Formats: sequence, C-alpha cells, structure tokens
Amino acid sequence: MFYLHAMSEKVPTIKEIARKLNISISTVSRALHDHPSIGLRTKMQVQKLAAEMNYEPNQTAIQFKQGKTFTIGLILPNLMEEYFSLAINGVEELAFKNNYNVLIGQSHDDLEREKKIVETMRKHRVDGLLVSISKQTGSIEHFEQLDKYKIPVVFFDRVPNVPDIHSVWCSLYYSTIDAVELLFKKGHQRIGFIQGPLSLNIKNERLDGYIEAHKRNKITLQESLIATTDLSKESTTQALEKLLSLKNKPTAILAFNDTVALDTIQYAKKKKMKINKDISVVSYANWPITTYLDYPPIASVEQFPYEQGARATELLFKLLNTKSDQTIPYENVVLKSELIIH
Amino acid sequence: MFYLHAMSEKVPTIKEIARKLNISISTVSRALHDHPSIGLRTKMQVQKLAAEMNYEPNQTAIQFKQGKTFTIGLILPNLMEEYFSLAINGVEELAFKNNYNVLIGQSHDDLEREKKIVETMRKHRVDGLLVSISKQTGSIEHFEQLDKYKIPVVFFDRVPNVPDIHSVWCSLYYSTIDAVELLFKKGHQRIGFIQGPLSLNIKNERLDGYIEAHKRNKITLQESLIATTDLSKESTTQALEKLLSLKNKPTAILAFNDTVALDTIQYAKKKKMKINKDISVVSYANWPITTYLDYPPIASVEQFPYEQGARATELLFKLLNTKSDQTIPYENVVLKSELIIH
DNA sequence: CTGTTAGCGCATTCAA
DNA sequence: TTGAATGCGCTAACAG
Repeated sequence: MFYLHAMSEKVPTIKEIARKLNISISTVSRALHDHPSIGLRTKMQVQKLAAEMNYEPNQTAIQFKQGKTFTIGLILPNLMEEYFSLAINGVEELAFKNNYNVLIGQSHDDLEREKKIVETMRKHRVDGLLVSISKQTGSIEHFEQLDKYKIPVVFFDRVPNVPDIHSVWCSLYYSTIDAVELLFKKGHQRIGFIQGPLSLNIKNERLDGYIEAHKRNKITLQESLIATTDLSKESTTQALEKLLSLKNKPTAILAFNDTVALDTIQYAKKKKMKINKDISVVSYANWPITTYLDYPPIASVEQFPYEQGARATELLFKLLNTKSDQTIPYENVVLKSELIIH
Repeated sequence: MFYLHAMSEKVPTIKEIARKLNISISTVSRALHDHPSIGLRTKMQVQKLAAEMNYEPNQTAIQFKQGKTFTIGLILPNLMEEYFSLAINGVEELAFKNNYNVLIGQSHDDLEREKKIVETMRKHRVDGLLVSISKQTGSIEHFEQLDKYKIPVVFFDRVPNVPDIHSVWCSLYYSTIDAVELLFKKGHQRIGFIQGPLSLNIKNERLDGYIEAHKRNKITLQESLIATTDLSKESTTQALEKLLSLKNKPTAILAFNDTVALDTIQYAKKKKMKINKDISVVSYANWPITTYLDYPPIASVEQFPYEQGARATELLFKLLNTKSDQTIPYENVVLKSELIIH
C-alpha cells in the first residue's frame, strides 16, 4: 500500500545539509566528492548527515550544470526481432555498469521516424548515440548533423556504407562463402539466393560471398538464381515461385534471414516438396526459435548481436571519454560471423 | 562524412537572441512560448531570429527548472519475448505522441536487478514508471518508496497481487474457461495443466479458470493433472513426464505459454505421440511464431500486450497530469483476453 | 506589453 | 581547509 503522498518531505539538498551543519554549501559539495582539500572531521560529519537524510544529488541539476545527461540513445529498426533484443542486452549491460541510462527508439524501418527520433534524442541531450539504421536510410545527413552538437554516433549491425564513421558490425562475407560451400559439398549445384531489400547504404556481403563461393568452386553463377524479397511473406513467396519455376530449379536456398527461411520452408512444404531432399535451406540467424521446427534450416550464420551491441557501446564510451580537443580516428570494428551447422 | 568538429559554434540561447535584438530574455522567452501578453511585432521578430539561429531550448535546463524530465521509465522482465516487445510498442507509441521519452530497463526476472533499476530511474528523476514485475518480486516496497518522490507507478501485465495500486492487466479467467471447455467439447476428459512458477504476488487466473471450467462441466478435477514448470525446458519436460506417467494420462494439455507449449509438443513428438490425436495442446500466446509449426497449439489465449502497454501509458499520463493536491483513486484497468482457435 | 529579478541545485573559481 | 560568490539556461513573479 502506498503512503498516499502524506509524508512527502522535501527532497534534501546540499543546502539543507550545509544549514544544519552551519557550514557552506561548497564545503558540503567537496565533502561529498572526497575532494582532497577537506578536513577529515568535516568530511565524516557531512557524509554521516547526508546518509541520515537520505541525501541524493539531483541528477537534473548535475546534468544541467555539467552539460551531460549520462544517457545514451539507442536507435533500432525494431524490437520485435529477437536479434535486436539480444543487441539491446549487450548495450544495456555495459551502460548499466557505467551508470548510464539507455533511451530507446524504434524506427520501424521508417526514415522519417528515424529522423524524428534523432531529433528527440538530440533535444534530450543524450551524450551519445548507437544506431542500427533503417532500411530506408540512404543518406546519413540527419546523423552528421549531430556532430555540431558534439554528440558522437556509433553505427552497429546495420551500418551505412559511407566513409568516416564509427562502426561495429559483423562481417557475413566469409560465413556466406562457408555456407554456400557447405551446400556445394552436399552435392547442390544450383543454389538459389533470396536477398533482402536493397538498401542504398548497406553492404551486400551476402551477395558478395555468394558470388565468391561460386567463383572459388568454379561453378557458373546464374543470375536467374538470385531473387529479392522485401521480407514480407508474400514477397518471399513470389521470389520463391520465381526460383522454383526455373527450368533448372535450385535444390537449395540461401535465405536472407530466418524469417525468409521459414516462409520458404513453409511454402515448399505446401508445394509438397520434401525438405532436405527436394530442397535444403541455409539462413542467417535472427531467431533462436528455429530449434522448434521439424525441418529447420540445415545451417545458419550467427552474427553475435549481443557482442555487437556490447562492442558498439564500448566504443561509444571510449569516444565519450575522449577530450573534445583530441582528434578521434574513425574506428570500425568488424566481428566475424560463424556458420553454425544444425 | 562528418564535419570534424570544426565549425562547432556555440549552441544558441535565449540570452543571445535577447542581446542581438536588444530586448530582455524574458521577452524572448515569452515570445517563444506564444505568451498572450506579447506584441505581435516583437513576437515575430524573435521567432524569426530564433529560427535563423536554429535556436532550441536546452532541455536539461528546462528539466532542472521544472523538476520534470519528460521521461518515463519502463521496467520489464525482458525484451526477448516478442510479447514484451509488443507491449513496448504500445508504450512507445503513446509516449512519442506526448513528447515523452522512454527509459528502458530489464529485470531479467531478478529482484535485485529490478530494485537497482528502480533506483537508477528514480535518480534519473523519471516522471513516472511503468512496471511489469519480475517473477521474484514478492513485496513491492521498492516501488512504494517512490511515492515519497511523487513518482507515480502503473503496473501492467504482470501485476502484483496487492491492493491500492494503479494497474492494467489482461484477465485470463474467462478465456481459460473457454479454452478448457473447447477441449471438453472436443471430447477430452482429462486435461493436464502445466502452470508457471508460482509467484507470491501474481494472481493465478489460469488455475482459477481451469478449476471453474471443470466445475461448470461437472467434471471431477484431479489434482494429479496439475504440474508446475519454472519455464525452462528441463522443468517443463519433468512436468510433462509426471503427467504422462499417470495411470489416466491426460489427452490434452493446457500450457502456461507458448514456450511451454512448444517444449511440450517437442517432447511429445520425441515420445512418438501423435499431436492432436494422442495429445492436444492449448496455450497462452506470447509467440506469434507458432504459425510456422507443423503442429501448433490448437488454440491460444491472446493477451493483447500492445493494448496493455498503451492503456498503461495512458493511465500514467493521466496521473502525471493530475495536480498533486488532488487525491487520485487507484485505477485498475482489466482487459479481456480472447481465445483464438487456430 | 516589457524589463528586472530571483532562484532551481550544484560545481567551481577566487579569496580568505 | 573553508567560505563567498558566480553562473549554467530558463521560467515566472513582480514591477513598471
């Protein structure tokens, strides 16, 4: 049961402490901060009383005074994908340890919304920003603008393909090669590739790896084996229909992510195809849930979202702790993905 | 490419505007706020210059001055469950519209962590708090404490079972009755119930509904048909083993949630049981993903997490907009769940 | 309609 | 080692 606002005493300030002790507020302030030039006696006295009064510094005052909010903004496409939830965990964990708060915003893959979130966060004077950009994000002007306000930005996971930014991402190139080669080794010659929406600014490492694997294995790559989905079920179905109507049907599919993989598998089953016999699927992990399926993808590329979030936060803190007169070289951390065979 | 901090001019303040226009800062302040007693001419002048200078009020100053942060804290068990992500969307949407920010914290179902998050948020002077409590949360002292700081709290979804709180939750009672009766109608006589961890403070409406359905249909309830899981796969498996080793095995299972349902189905399949023949499963929705399964639960109880989040936020704003001298009656919004038959 | 002033809580510079 | 004084940017009470 709550106290009904009855005994709502005023929140204590250093001023009160000073008055009660008949000393100056600056002395109190110093005592509370273990300032070197302070008498041990006074210090103890102050700290004791402060504790008794349940004194707590007013963060908003400190924020105002210091021009820092001890808050970082985290902008993500969405929270629905377990993938991003894991990334948040990485961010939150580190922020928590450093006594920072995390302000969260979802762009829902909408550029206008992303811009608005950036504005809101800037106005809220976040100390720094972590961003995984929306699919629609072509230019990054709305982020560059933050430089004027000395708000550092670290991009992670979905990183814009432009120079001179700080970023943390997970390279999919080599794992994609591994994935495609795994399929080759299993005897597949025609591997369909369902790629995701083509954003202007995100590297298409899946495609690059797909191409390279063909090159390395001296297998002619047929453009007709590449289809595109906007990630909706309908679009994925269409892409798949296109691939399966080819004279030389693919016997395996490299799917953009687990969502696409599941839609693929579902569709294939509806068409009475035998999974892992008529068609095999390899994918990029965003759903740990695939273990519950009867026919999960035979392998997937793990992208370590938690790790990415943590590393990005680390980098951001590094930037935050850099004196503003120092020049900071742009740092781009590249993690390596791993092919997990199920 | 970023501007390399070169042209970092100072962020403009009303003071600058006042100086440039040779008027007082209060006039500027009023002009910017469309204060009634202000000359149209001056107002236009000020607003024009402010726009030119890209003036933006310093939020931290306003927060400090007003004693408000325009931020609400959102404490959840975790973000991993799609269920909670949906709830967040409901919160974020409304907060966004009201120009509020959302500070997020995950308790990971750990009481100590929940307490620490409450502290952090209090120190950060959030204006209000939305909470879905952890499984370990027995007493709510750490929330009651916030009353001293005039920080209103609205509990939602996982609501503590105590009087005199504001809350929004979704009643599972009637849908549970519906679910069990659906199974009865399909000819099942023995329905196992795998309940979740028994928290001291959360109502066990599933159990109540389960019992009531039996009563209404004059079917003797056997206690042996009730098992408990801590939600881990091992624990669910144990619970299921217990139920399936009964002389009178259940032919259907009411599972605590989709996770439990999936583990149940997986285990049953491993034991060569035919899903929907030897055993049927009904569950509480937390994973929209079940549509990808070959044998999803035959029905599930929808709890409208988005709606809950939105309503809780609405209620919180109502509290925030209440003058502190008014007494606020405790409000408990109860939504109704719905049985979705697949 | 506009200007002057005070003050929110704190850190910090300057004096003592 | 301590105190007095200043100011961060803004709002609002008060005075003209």
